[in-house]
Amino acid sequence: MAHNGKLSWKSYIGHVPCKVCGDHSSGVHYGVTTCEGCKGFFRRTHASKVVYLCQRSNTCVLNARNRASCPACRLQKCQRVGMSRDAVKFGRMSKKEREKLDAEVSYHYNAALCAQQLSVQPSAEEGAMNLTMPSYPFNMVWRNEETDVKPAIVNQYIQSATFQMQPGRYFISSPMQPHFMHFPPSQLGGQHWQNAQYSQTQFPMPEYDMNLQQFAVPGQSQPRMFSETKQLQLPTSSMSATVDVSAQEAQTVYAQFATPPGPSPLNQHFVQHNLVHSSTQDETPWGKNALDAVGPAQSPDDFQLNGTPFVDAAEDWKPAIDAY
Amino acid sequence: MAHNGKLSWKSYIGHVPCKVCGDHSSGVHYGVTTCEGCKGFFRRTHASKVVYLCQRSNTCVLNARNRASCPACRLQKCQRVGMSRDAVKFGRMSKKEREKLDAEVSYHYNAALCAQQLSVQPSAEEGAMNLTMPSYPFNMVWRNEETDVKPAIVNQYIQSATFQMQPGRYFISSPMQPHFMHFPPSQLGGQHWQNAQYSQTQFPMPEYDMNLQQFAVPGQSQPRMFSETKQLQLPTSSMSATVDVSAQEAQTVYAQFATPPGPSPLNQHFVQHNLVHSSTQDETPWGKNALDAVGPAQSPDDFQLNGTPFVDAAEDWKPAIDAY
DNA sequence: GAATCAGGTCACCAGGTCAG
DNA sequence: CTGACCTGGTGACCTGATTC
Ligand SMILES: [Zn+2]
Ligand SMILES: [Zn+2]
Ligand SMILES: [Zn+2]
Ligand SMILES: [Zn+2]
Repeated sequence: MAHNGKLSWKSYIGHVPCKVCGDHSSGVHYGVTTCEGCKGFFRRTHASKVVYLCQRSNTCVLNARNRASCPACRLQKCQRVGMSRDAVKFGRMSKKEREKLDAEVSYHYNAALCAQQLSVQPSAEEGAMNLTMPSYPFNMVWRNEETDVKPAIVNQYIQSATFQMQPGRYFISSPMQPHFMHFPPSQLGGQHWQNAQYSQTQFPMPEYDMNLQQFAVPGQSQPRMFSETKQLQLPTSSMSATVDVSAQEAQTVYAQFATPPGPSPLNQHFVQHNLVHSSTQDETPWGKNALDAVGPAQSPDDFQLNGTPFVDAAEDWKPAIDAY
Repeated sequence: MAHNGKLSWKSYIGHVPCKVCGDHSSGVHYGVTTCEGCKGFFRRTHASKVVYLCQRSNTCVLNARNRASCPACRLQKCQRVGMSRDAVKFGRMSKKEREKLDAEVSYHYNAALCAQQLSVQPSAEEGAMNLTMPSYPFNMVWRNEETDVKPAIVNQYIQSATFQMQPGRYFISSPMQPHFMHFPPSQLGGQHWQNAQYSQTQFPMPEYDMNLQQFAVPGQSQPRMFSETKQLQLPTSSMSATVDVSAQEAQTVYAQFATPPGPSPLNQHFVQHNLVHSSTQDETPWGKNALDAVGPAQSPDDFQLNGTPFVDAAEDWKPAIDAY
């Protein structure tokens, strides 16, 4: 249960949830990625052959908070996920294993970043809500490998989340965004810059039309609000996170969605196909460098790196494979 | 414990098991073929003169999984197989040593390839299983590198698998047959073609006679059948893999076994020592090219490659090392 | 120069500890 | 009983020395 709230790429395996209770894991224990608690529990129950009995019907659903309340179901889960004395593995991971783990960590890391953004948290003020936005400006630098023209710098407003409405239900859902993105050159077109324009505009909140049985922007016949962002063809994964919000929150959420995006840690990530810029940071706590942040770029020349104009130099790019 | 799943001739000595624990070895350490783990263990125990005590009675049977659980028996085994500070040998192997190692590697490599074949995998369809059969006609082409005579082509029908049923249990077991075989050139004689004659007949599975050190058909006093191939280092029948199947799967399995051996992916594999024919496929799904398949060859001229007569051309052969 | 291995390194984890 | 933290063993990988 001990984790410092801060998401760091460095703390690494902790991003992968415990296969037993879902808490942050601390490594592979008895063959399974588990937390310290479940590891210790499994060891103890094997040392002393106590028999636990479930007060209910062996169907308790475990999580990090209630895991200690039903040892019977906890042990059952431990065995079910494959924990075993015979499955222990010592020593350093092989490079292959490491790669595989990296992929898993990357996935959960991105998912966590995403979930973190999607959260609706009460603020210090009574009754108010702090809404964290899953939509952010994403500054990306790339070089067209095929034409070998000089690099273009693009500020993409990635509408990574969708704010959705159903009669009686409002929710945000977001495809999980990769931490680094690798685009094949073929997907790099000249249209992306155009999309940044859209983020500057504010749309009125659509309302549900009982007659038309659909959401529509008042005064407009076409509910075209998010149609532009669909053309971005971002390499999103099929996984997505969803958070329901109340009708009241929806107003606030919508307002933020309709506002031009602010600074984001992802501004610090410069990725091109298979190459990662040397300035890319390992650690990406949300909100870092908030004061240094620049607004959405208006033109390629606006792009800045740590307050100074970005200069593209070949030696700053290294293979993405070694970047992690 | 680190090995990359894929079997490769390149990884070479890794195919030979550690003499202490049976894990993949990494070379000759302190005079004995051992894995990295046992090598490090031996070094450490000699550096610090700790005394280990077995919890049982110094009779633990070691394997790659449990080797770390009883240092006492591990050290005992290390000494028993001859590991010693005095036995260290530096530098490159002599040609003689190399040859001997090649033979050993060849044996274990073939055994591993064989084990890999025997698998029952669920298919995309619900409840369906893809059965990979270890019983197959085996077409082999080689060139005698020493005499440089024209290649002989052999079709060996190896009945390598048995489908077995017991009350409440159905399973396939198979002596490990080589998928590819790597023969040291010195072991390629002029007699092999003779074996093709046998393939026309249904014969009982030959077994490796540990005393005679050769393959023999049970019930025959003269182990003449495979006398020529004796030196081929076929894996012994003592090594076998078993896969349990459900009662339902058993029907499918039986149907396949009861059918005369049809085409096989192995028809597509032409292997000679250290050379692989360019037509050799990396992927060999069972049943592929079923329509193109030819029966067992009656003569070298019968041999066909994808429906057309096989023409041996030097440029079609490439080093096996890069082929996998 | 290539092959080969002893020794060192340090990422990893089982087991123990002890405050909560 | 729990689980955050510590400790010592483990083994994948690297480096420098040795031999063909
Ligand atoms: Zn847990
Ligand atoms: Zn329970
Ligand atoms: Zn070993
Ligand atoms: Zn023992």
